[in-house]
Amino acid sequence: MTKPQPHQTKTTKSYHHGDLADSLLKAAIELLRQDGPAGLSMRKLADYVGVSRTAPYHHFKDKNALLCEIAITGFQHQVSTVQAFIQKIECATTQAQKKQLFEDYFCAYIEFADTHAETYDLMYGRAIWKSGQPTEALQKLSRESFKQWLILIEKLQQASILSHKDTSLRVGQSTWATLHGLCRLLIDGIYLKREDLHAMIKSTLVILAV
Amino acid sequence: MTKPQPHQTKTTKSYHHGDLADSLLKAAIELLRQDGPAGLSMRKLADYVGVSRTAPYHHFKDKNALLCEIAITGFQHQVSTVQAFIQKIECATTQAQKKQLFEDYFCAYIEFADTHAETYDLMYGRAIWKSGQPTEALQKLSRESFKQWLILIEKLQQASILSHKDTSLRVGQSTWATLHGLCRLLIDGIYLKREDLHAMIKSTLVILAV
DNA sequence: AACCCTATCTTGACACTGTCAAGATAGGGT
DNA sequence: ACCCTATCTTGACAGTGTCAAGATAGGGTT
Repeated sequence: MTKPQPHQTKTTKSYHHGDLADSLLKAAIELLRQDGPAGLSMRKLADYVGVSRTAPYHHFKDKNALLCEIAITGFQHQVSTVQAFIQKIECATTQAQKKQLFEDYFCAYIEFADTHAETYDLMYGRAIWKSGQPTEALQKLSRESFKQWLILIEKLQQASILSHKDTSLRVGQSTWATLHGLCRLLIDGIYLKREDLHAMIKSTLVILAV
Repeated sequence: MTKPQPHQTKTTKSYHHGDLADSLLKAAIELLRQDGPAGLSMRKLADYVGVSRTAPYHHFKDKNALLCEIAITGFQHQVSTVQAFIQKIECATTQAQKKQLFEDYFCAYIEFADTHAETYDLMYGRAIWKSGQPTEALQKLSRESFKQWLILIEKLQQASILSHKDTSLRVGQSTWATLHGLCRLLIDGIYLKREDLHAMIKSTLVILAV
């Protein structure tokens, strides 16, 4: 009780924190944003929340589990965003409107990756998918997210904004690969200067458009 | 002299190794391939080569410097590969031939990324470019590599295999972003099963082709 | 040949990291 | 009032990157 607790969510700090799991998750995202992946350690995280080193292990099996949970928040965001765009496209009447919506989503996607670079990296990077082990829940949600992307692609194919020479799966995969490639260049900081971004997006959209 | 030296390149092991720098680099690439990025530590590396923990630090300032050097070997490979393809294209007479060469390079690039996944990740990943600090030499070589890619793109634009509605820089950026995106999906192990790879490549080539 | 300079390598140490095992605490139901 | 159990803490261990200081010996100079 005498030790300083720098970042506690509850003012009535006691032996039992109350909502540690949630606090940890939020703090982890915050630390990740501030100091990058190197700045996020279990111990720093515990310290940041004002709890002992091993306390987080009662809420997250692993560091890997924690990272998966962060990735999940990202996918949740994406799922709801895509859902919203699907609805908008269904409401749109003219083809021009639909095309504009596609471009809007394209930009929104990139902006999300840019402003949540660390989370984005966890969502699609090898830290979890190759080196670590994606949680069951994460795998499920990521599949769901891609399925929704495919639904969006189908709508765009129907509106003749994307090619329907190929299955929605193929078009979805290659379209998304392009989008993802752009994001990676941006957030990994290679070959793509920020002032070129806008021109790049336009150029890429020209390639993708039917 | 009594301690076992598991992996030494020279049979006449003595206090001075002789070509430690080179041995370390090769061993690092080997360890990386075997156990992934988590399996490559300065200490394991030293152990592997049969030398004390801090010996590598006399040849590589940092772990970061070591990683940069590994990335450099990758870029050297790529530069010479692109160079070879440029020459082939200059020799090609028919457009069909040139198109085939482009597709060949496309596949070769992906295959390189696939078979040298860890190196590829160092070359373009955020481990060096965002979290770490790319060496001067690495930056130079990576720029050079991209410049050569642009030369290849120009040739392809001249042959009307790629669009010349935009500058070679733009077309080069977006084309490469697509290619890179595909590679990332593959080596990061997300959304792209190996059996889908061939179909994906074809589908992507259709998109990219004029 | 003897000598020393210097490149090369080693040992010791420190502050970190993830994570396990065992003990301390206290809120909620009996 | 009591205890059960979820929750949190302390101690410990192996592993990491990296610095400082000492040991070694190969090659050029005298």
